Amino acid sequence: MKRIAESTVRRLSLYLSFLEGIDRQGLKTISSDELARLGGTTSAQVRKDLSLFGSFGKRGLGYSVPELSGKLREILGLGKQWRVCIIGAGKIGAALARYRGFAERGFNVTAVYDSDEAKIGKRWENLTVRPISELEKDATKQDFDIAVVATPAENTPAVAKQVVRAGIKAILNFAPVQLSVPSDVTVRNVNMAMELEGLSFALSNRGE
Amino acid sequence: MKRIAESTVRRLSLYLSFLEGIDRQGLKTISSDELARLGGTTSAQVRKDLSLFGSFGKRGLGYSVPELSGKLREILGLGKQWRVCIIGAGKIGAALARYRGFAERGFNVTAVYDSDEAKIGKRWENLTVRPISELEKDATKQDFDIAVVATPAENTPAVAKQVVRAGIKAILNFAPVQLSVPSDVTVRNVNMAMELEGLSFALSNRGE
DNA sequence: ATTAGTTTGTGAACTAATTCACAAGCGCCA
DNA sequence: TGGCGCTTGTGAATTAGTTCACAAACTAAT
Repeated sequence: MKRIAESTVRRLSLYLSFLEGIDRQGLKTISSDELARLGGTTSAQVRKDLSLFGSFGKRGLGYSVPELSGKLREILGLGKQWRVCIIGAGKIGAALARYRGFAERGFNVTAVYDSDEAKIGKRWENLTVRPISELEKDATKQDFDIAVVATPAENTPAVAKQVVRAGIKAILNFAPVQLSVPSDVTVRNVNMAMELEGLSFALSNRGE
Repeated sequence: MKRIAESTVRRLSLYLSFLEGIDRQGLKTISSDELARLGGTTSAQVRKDLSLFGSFGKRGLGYSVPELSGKLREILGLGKQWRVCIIGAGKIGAALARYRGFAERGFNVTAVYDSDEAKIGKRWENLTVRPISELEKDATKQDFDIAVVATPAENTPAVAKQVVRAGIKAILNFAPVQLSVPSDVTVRNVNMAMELEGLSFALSNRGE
């Protein structure tokens, strides 16, 4: 399969969320044009995105909502349950552990790690915070798919190394650091400061 | 000034965070090559990004760390204090109100709104949750720069309308909905589901 | 002063992503 | 069955973004 751009994957994800809404409204079909309007893009973009994976529509009619949802879920790998561990039991880690949206989409948080003695052993929801030194050993049994990294910037490169050694192939990184990992490990960065600064930039450079 | 791509702004923001780290280490200069390595990009990219705003380096030497930090802060509009309101007093809103990173960068949360009677009047940190119906009136006095929207998807389009009517020109949107706003309003979307699905996609399509 | 060693700034070349534009397919109706 | 209106799927054209590659500028050393 040819390489798929990250922007394409983001849009597919967006289309899926729209389709779920449309489905709840009971509508049976939708055109690329309507999807585009919802997603703030063009109908050609929608069709191009989908055409990378097959042809799911009917000319003159559009796309069947349940069928396309199913295809997108399949493409995005949402059929299965993913095992997620959270690393870093600070503010962000805590918020994420409580976040219901994870489980709803098949992302099950099955462990939390930290290096801080004071936090280790504490109970969080139905999990106990474990020492990060145990990650590699635990991983052989638990077989984590995804590590959510929410550690202080300075510790994060070391944490990333441990995650990689534990054989985890996907990282959602909340630390404001660029992780260097082998090419078979996928990293997504979430960085609030960057988003805010984007807005700040836009506000400052209005109309120039 | 010519249009600056969002990807460029993200990188500038990243460079700034690296420069701050470098500065704490006491280093005085840095080359585009080192900055590139930290940011997982190329030196040509770094230089091109900066060259959009001026020429800040010295050939043969690199960039002065404090000088470049200052320039980037200026470019990103971080010189001033921004007034931020949070709309939606749910889980995400609560986490954001507690988040220290906002104030550290000059983003001051000065009000919280919700439409739910049960939440209105509750105290949050040093703020009281106010009815969203008051947003437009309040805005004339408080002059918000940025609205952080963390409301349920179905209410969000209506909320966005109110934000626009209140004259706010920048929105950080946590709802999984594409906001339609006038072109002078800037929107940034943060969507955890999308990030997770990106990882899920990557894991599912390994080596094809 | 000259040379060697760096590193910037930037056109030009290239690569990637988006949009255009239209033939082909489908449903509906007469 | 044939024609009309609509919508997909996709090459081609366009636009945006990245990388190359090199002259110019600077430091340090001799």
